Amino acid sequence: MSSSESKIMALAHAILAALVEAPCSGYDLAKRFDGSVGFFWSASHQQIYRELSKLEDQKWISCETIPQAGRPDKKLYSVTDLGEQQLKEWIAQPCEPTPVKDDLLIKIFAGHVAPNQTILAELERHQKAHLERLSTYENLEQRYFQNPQELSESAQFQYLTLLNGITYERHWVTWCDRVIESLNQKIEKL
Amino acid sequence: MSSSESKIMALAHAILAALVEAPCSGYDLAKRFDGSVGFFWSASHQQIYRELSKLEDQKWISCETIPQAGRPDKKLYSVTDLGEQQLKEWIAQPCEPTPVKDDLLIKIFAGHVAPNQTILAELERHQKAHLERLSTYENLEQRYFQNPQELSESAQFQYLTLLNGITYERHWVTWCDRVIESLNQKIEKL
DNA sequence: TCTGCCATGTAAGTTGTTACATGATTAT
DNA sequence: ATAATCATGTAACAACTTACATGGCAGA
Repeated sequence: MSSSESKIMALAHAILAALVEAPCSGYDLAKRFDGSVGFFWSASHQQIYRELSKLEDQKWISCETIPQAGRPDKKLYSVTDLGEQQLKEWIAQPCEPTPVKDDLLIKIFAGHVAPNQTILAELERHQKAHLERLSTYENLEQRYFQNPQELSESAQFQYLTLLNGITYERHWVTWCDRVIESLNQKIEKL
Repeated sequence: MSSSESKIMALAHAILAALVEAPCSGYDLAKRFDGSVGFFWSASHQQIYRELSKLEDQKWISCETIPQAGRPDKKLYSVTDLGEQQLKEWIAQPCEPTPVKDDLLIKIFAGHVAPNQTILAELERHQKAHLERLSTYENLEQRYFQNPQELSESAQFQYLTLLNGITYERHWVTWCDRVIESLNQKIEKL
């Protein structure tokens, strides 16, 4: 216990969580972090490859190299017993809610220094982006999670993270509506 | 335009946004990042002091040193014309919604590897934390933003960021309820 | 022919965290 | 006495971003 054991390393654990569900390569992981794993964590492929090397050094994951004709070898990673144990322990440690950090909100806070039209345009862009994500999430819900009670245990937990994504996006869409309305009222008064 | 001009530097702009509203010291800024500025950005005092030095070097802010008896000098920072111009330009550049990163959601995603009671306890802790923040925000709303149309322009924009905090916390509280309910049903079936 | 996908990584820089450091004043 | 508040910072490290780098294969 002398050295650095009690760190956060959320990315490491997000990777473990993904690999426990389904072993795959770094490349595939990067794609999953852009899809369903993206409901709760984001990471670039560079970060993922670096973290995979560390995790393998620590023996939390193991790697099977699959040679492929005419392309780089594919490295298939799986979580070891030690890795699953570490994930379990990490889950049991209390953590704090993630502090908010959002560029758009800085812009709104300082909204009086910029023209209303600039702010409005940016809000509409963001609302559109959130609506698109919301519809992606709702499609996934309809396609894969129609009968929640018939799902496997791990699929039920995944569904709960998808539901979080859905209520999160709805919160943004609703708030954007509210702010756009405010700004339009202000513009009308001029 | 040869060098690094088009970076993100969101912290720098969050500081500018706070100082435009009210000039203050690094120490006071750190407190504000723990309060109202915390609705949209978080930062430690170390980060803030480092960033203030950079911003002063770039002449985006200026500093008036106020000597004090028996304590370190207080440094009162204000945004320069150049700084306000930079803030305005930054606001006009489009930005993307912040990608989600939340430890609790990793834990839920991998929920099947840990005991249900562990997950339940953590969910209840988080729900409590979100409820507390929500009530803090709602108190602020009642105290300072009762008649939104009578507020100054900059206070109106601040109110909109507070509203975001309120709907954000409600989203979490509601989702926690939903997940706790699911887990309780699962436990009952055993 | 050119774009995009498959599949991996390195290097340099920025941002954020944790630990350390100082020292007087005020409230319990 | 002890802890909290005021007020500032440095140093080391961890996390994340951006740019660079390779190279074949498949489809338009």
